[in-house]
Amino acid sequence: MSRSHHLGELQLAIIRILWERGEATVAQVHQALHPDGGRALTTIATMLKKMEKKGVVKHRVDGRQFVYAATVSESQVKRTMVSDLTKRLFQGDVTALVHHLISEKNVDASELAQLKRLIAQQEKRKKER
Amino acid sequence: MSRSHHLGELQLAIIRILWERGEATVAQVHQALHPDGGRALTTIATMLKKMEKKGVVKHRVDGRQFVYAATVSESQVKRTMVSDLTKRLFQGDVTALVHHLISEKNVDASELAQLKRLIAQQEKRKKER
DNA sequence: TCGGTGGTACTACCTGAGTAGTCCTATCGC
DNA sequence: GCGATAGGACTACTCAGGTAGTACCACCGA
Repeated sequence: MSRSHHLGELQLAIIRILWERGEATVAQVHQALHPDGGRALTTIATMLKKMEKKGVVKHRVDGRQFVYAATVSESQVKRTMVSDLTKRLFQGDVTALVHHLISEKNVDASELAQLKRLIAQQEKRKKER
Repeated sequence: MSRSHHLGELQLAIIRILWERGEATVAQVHQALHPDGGRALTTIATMLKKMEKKGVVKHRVDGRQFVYAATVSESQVKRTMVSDLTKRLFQGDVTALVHHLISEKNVDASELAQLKRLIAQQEKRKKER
């Protein structure tokens, strides 16, 4: 189990809303995503249905509407997608990814400092175990 | 220009071979990918053709075979794909990605040390500029 | 009871990745 | 010169993401 939860752009946007709110109806998701009415409501409904079939969301019935909720956690999805990319692009070498990130992208000084703090923290946690 | 070079699993595997060798014929790519003949040769040929249409590879004719070469660099592809994911999953926040990486994945002590070195290096480079 | 309305179900279409069979042709060995 | 063969061209199909029109149904108000 724990399928590779690979989500597309829209699916991610949708599930993010479900994560934020806990649960939401089709209309609420649509509203949150496109207050200006960019996409059709049915598009969201269809997507939600496809996502349910895939097992990343579920719904319960409230009156005549469906209230959707995510069945996978944010960190679960992030973990599988990030590790997917790491595998694809860096043969699973996390260090290589980080190296790429801080050398190719513009990470400013304060961010670097923050990363150092992060690493120090992690080292401590490691030692304590 | 600089299209979003989004490559799938197989496309990535193929272009990786081209990066390694500089250039290669369809047969060579197929051989390198499936010494045991897993995929059909035509699959590789088709893929290469699609990739050429997309602009990530080009070919020259040598006798009666096509010799393919990548037109985009490895770091270019990595950059766009990584930044894509960062945007999708972390709203473009690189620090958040790194944080996720070192806390969710098991990064061992020596890797942490290496990352620290990487950051120090980067800080120095930054200062020198 | 009948029509409007809100909301889901169904269906269909496009695009791109992946997969591969078949066709066509140029060249090589005899 | 001719048939075998290698290798690209063409075509087609499946699957998933994304998009949306239309159908259908339950319920509410007149």
